[in-house]
Amino acid sequence: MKRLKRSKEVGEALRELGYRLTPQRQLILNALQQSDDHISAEDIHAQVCAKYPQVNISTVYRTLELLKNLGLVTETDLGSGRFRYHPAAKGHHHHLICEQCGATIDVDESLLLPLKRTLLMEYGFHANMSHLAIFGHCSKCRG
Amino acid sequence: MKRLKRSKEVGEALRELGYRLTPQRQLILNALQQSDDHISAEDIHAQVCAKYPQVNISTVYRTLELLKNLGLVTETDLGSGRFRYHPAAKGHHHHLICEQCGATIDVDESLLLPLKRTLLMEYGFHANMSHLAIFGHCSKCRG
DNA sequence: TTTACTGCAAATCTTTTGCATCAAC
DNA sequence: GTTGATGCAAAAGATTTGCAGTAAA
Repeated sequence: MKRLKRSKEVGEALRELGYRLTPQRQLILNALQQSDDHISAEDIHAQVCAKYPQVNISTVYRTLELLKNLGLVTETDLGSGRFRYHPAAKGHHHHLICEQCGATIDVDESLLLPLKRTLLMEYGFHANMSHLAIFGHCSKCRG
Repeated sequence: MKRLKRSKEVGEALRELGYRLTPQRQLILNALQQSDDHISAEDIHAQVCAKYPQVNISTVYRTLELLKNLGLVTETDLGSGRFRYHPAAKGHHHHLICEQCGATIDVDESLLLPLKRTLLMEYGFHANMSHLAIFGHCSKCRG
């Protein structure tokens, strides 16, 4: 298990890559780091605005795209019609999303390893299953 | 294996449910039925317009929502930024989508049964995995 | 005749982009 | 001082909605 990078360290990494470490970026990194869940661009923007109200949402989008391209965050579509983001350093897992109550249950990556292996052997397909979203009904709603 | 319903029969079903069977709806049902692949609202609109040019895309969207709510079509997000539709009667299968060349490979539902069983046993979660989309790299692109 | 359905246009909602200014290095 | 990053406003693209007119039953 890789040690979690704190946003300060991610910031240093950015600078070493030749990017500038602006206060906006630091706040965005903090918001990403502090969220337990996956958060949307709007969530991040709201959190950042609490301390620094003039930050524009397009800055959030631009920073997220940069971090995504550098492999520092993952982008997932959990079916809400908007993307959600998650620091890559926090590791991979998948989501069971209840279509009735909206609950999301995290499941470990290992659960999908057998499927991954089958796809590779039978189809030669290398599945990139970070943050797969599986819809259905949770135990409570099935009653 | 359930017999495929022809669009005429789906139309009858609609009428029996108290909905009106308009020419627009018949054309939309035809387009859905004749497509081998999953098609987008825009694809359907283009096809419908070939015979009946004044049909508006909002009618396509409204019809698709009706059919979706009645369980007659399934809606899937194959990662293109737009939804794709498929007649429910044509059966379930899943998609491997190559992130490099964009190829989509259909895989049978049975491949996911072990996973489905695991999710049910370990999490009490009843996965509704019609048209799951799995991203990755196909054998050609892995070269 | 009734009222569900349609076309049109305008509104949504999320994300992207052009551009002049600003600030990190 | 450079030039990459920002804020603003406006554009983009897919989908939705209000409304008055139309046509399926």
